[in-house]
Amino acid sequence: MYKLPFEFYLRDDVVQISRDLLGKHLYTKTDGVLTGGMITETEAYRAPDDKASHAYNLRRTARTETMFKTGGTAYVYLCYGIHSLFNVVTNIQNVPHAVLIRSIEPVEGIDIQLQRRGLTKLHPKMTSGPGAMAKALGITRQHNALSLLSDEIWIEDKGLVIPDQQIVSAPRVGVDYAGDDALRPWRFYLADNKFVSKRLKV
DNA sequence: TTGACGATAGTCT
DNA sequence: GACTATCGTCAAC
Repeated sequence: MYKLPFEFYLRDDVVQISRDLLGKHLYTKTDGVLTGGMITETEAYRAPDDKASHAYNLRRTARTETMFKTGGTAYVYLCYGIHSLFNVVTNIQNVPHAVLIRSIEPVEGIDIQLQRRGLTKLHPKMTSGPGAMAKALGITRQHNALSLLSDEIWIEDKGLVIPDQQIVSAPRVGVDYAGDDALRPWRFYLADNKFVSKRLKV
């Protein structure tokens, strides 16, 4: 329908793409079941000069290989041995930029998402945080390296415009090991949305 | 082959 | 707000 075209992902400013993804809608369709929601929180990872990125200094391994693919590819990897985290690969082939999708506001197939999370009542924690979000949408490492213009996982533009003043930028989560790069304000979230994992302390 | 280490979540207080 | 379960990845042995 209104899937974001490859050109959206091929741009070279991953931080800008990270902002632009707020308010877009992420969908998955597994076993014919459609689930999705509006993206409310993202983080940009910009190798090779970003120590927080798996592909820092162009490190290529079986895992990071996906990030070297062309923009518009899904990068899914496992964290803490338990959680699947979903990223959007951006830029052209061999430039390993990616945007981590941290939270969504559920819209489509909410009952299915509750079921996958083992919850009975809708609560912001259902889809807030990258591991929780991926679980609610049924994203697993089987989605790794799939095209974001496929029929299993994709992102749509619903024409929603997010004013600048609603976007909060902050340092990324859990990247203290990255030295100076940990301070880069490359996390973005919607100021007035409940479906955000961590807010800036006021 | 092995061991150290997380881009976390859920549970309990 | 604090505590910990838990396992794939990667680099070194």
